[in-house]
Amino acid sequence: MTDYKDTLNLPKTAFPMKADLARREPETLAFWEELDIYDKIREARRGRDLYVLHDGPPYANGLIHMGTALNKILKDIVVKSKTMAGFDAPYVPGWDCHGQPIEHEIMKEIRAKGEDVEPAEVRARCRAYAEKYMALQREDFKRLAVFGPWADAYLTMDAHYEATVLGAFRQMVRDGRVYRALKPVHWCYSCETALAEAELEYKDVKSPAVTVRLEIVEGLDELRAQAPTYLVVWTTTPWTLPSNLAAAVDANYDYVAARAGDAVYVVAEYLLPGTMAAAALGDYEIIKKFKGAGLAGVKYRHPFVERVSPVITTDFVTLEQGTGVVHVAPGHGAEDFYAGQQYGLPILSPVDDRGRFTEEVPEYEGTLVFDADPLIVERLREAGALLNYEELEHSYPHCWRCKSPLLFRATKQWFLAMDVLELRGAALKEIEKAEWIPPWGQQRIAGMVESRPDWCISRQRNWGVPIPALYCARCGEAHLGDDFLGRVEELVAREGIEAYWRATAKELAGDARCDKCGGSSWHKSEDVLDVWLESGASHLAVLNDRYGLPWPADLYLEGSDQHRGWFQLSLLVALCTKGTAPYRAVITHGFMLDADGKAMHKSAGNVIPPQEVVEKYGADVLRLWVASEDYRTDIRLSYELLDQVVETYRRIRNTARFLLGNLNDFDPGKDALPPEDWLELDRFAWQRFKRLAQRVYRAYGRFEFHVVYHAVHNFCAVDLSAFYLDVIKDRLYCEAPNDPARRAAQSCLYLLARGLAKLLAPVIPLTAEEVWQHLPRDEREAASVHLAEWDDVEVTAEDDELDEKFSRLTKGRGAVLKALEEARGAGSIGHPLEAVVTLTADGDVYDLLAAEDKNLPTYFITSRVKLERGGAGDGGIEVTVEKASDEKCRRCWQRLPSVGEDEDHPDLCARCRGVMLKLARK
RNA sequence: GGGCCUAUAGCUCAGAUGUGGUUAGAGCGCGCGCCUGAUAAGCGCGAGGUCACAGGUUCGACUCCUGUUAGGCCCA
Repeated sequence: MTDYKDTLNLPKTAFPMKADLARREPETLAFWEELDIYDKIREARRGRDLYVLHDGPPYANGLIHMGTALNKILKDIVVKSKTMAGFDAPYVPGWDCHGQPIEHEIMKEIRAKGEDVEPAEVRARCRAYAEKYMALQREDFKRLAVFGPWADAYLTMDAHYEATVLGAFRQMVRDGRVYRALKPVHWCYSCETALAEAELEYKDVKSPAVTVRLEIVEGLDELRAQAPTYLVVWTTTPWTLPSNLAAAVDANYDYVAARAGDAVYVVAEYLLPGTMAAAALGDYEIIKKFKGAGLAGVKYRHPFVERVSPVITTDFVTLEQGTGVVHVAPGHGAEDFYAGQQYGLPILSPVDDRGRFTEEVPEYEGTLVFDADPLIVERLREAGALLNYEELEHSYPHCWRCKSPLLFRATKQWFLAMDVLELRGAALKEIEKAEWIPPWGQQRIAGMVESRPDWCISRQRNWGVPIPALYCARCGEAHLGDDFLGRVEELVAREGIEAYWRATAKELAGDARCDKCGGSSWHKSEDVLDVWLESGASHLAVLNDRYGLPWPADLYLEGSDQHRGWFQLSLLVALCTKGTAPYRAVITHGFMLDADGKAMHKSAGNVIPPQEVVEKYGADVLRLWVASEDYRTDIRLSYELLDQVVETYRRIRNTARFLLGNLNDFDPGKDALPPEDWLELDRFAWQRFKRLAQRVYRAYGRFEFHVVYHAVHNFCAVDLSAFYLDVIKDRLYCEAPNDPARRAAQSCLYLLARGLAKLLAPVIPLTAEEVWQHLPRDEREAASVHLAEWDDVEVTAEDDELDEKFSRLTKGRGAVLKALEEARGAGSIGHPLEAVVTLTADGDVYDLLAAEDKNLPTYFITSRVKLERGGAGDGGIEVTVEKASDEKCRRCWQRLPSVGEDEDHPDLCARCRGVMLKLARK
């Protein structure tokens, strides 16, 4: 028996089935490096419509984590897909370099070594630290196949960047938006600095909760005539009691006066039972009820400080806890502060930078406020003011770096006013104009902007852009003259921020005079700007001529936590400098969760490092995973999930490999046939692809990458692998190489391979490139898939007819496959080519099948299909399967009557005999 | 504690564009089988869902309302 395998056109390709991405990907990366891919793309797209995604700078400390990778990959998918769509989509990556976390690390090292280091040296070390991690992160990003001008990335510690920030500050000052004021801010006594909202961490801790009585000395005369009358307040921060300057009630709540023993207590009615029980005051009797408004103006005596303070009404009293009467210390709480302002209370904040009481509270001077808690509790007890003491577990703010509990403390800080020049209103308007994806982001950020306080932009740190200010040596007045600010800006533009620190106040001041006292001797400000003001100015520093980018950006894309952070602060900086938002659209993505839907935290030990995934699975698998998830909600990652993505990857890769394998002897320049010369089946497959392409273009346009993932995967698995590719194997393998029908199929395969590579390029750029490079060379094609563009596709009426027709045939095919499976189960056949299928149908169904009569064996991959007219009932098909009686063609394995007709080739069918003759003539 | 968001088969997603109505779909995975001319591949068949839970509105809800639970982000 002859073996005809060598006479077949079996697939052959150098494109490996085994991805081995960890090893292969670096080769592709090197190819791009060699090609200067980013610059080449810029050249290729020069003059096209711009699409600018502005990169939010990740912080340059530590290696990237999965969240960073997710964000960067999403950005890169956007940029690559816009590029494929024909836009000029430049992308300039950057890093956030200044700030507390880095300084904290450096200070830790310095302390550990017991070194004594000058501030300038600290900053130099911070700079080196940022430099180091920037470089490490850059390598990781490049490894993820993210395209960008990596050598020219922007750093917030570049001199030109620092100067831009100062320019923005100067503009804000010029417009009168910046002021200096005493304000309670979150203060870390350990780091000795004010903290931004974003730098707080809430943790559950146990605090002393005290219920305190305050004797009323004015008002409520009729009650006081009966017995000593007390307000009852409750607090979890006893150390703020020395600063108590008022007690607050809600004007609309119901309050009662209850007599217990020889005293009367005033609390909210709703909270009376709990309060009395906690205080263990025994039986009591309500002797009066009144609204909170009735308490306004009442005065009480401080339990251990010589002071009489008023009761005020506010809107922040709650009935959820406590007594309904709130202890107010304007120097130690935001709400207290605003209430104090309203009532003209002074701001008492007798605590120093290190969290110790000052001489304003002689009793506890030098004591850390938290250490003073028990002392004050004891003091209350002695004064007979303590009604109850207990430990309460509640959530309390802590410093994100050193984990110390924070305190509210009034200090002089610089602020950006939200309501000068209607900054808040303008922000809200711009928020409405921008597109938010997902849409709820809009109301989220709007809600935050509506209620946010003025922006505290000063920090008592070292590693950052200095707040250029002069303080009069004589009277302390701050000087922010425009000349002075301009001088600093220029200086920093030339030499970086070190120049500011190096210069003396005198050098910087020029001939400035104090506005208040006329003095000319100055101290230099040592505060730095909040880093959010730096990153918030990135659009100014990057979207300009220096980088060849227009302002504003088309898109910002960050995690949803940035509604409060970068999106908001970039907007404020933009409004103060440009008058409009720095972005047209904003996309947010969710957070990384583990397999159980829990947040990924280093501390929880459920972190999967991207470096490990890249090493184990490859960057394309990681990217494919990113694309597989609907990032608008939080997304999960686990190794099981990655394994699943690996399966999808393999399916896509193997589909591509099959296409390439069958294009082995195909030269598109010479062999390609136009679709008119294809078989209907080929045209059907091609119009399926066109539909896919349309769907995918739309999905990319809407940034719905998971739709791309599912659509492409589905197409590869269902349309191609399970149907088209399976069905045309006979044609590809068994016909003569040059047979027009075979060339037709190859023409289609070529377009499919090429088209798929382009559709997938944004998601799996490395694999797409590999496919591209293995395609039969067509000199007209781009050197890299990433230089290519998506083709316009049009679905015609004819395509619709084809789709309709084949969808009906596919239904019939399903019935046949099921029947074949049953036959196989019964053991009567193995391979479907062993079967002869008989179809019984009538009506439309019969007509359809009859019209396709000669193609049915191909579509079903059976040797023969017999068609009979008959009632199968309700328009269905009846299928019977029997074993083919004809001989098997040794070449194409079909069982056909023509096998054995020719004595020279008794084991071949007529078709294969013909092919063999052609081959022999060659 | 407040604001916003999420909750459809083991997994990832669909479920007519904010306007409810036949047996809720796909792929993967899984089970069983076929093939050995895509072979660390390919093909087929099959089993999996009380649409988080509990109420409500309605003739009828995965789809509307309320609450609960779990989880996330932001804030306090």
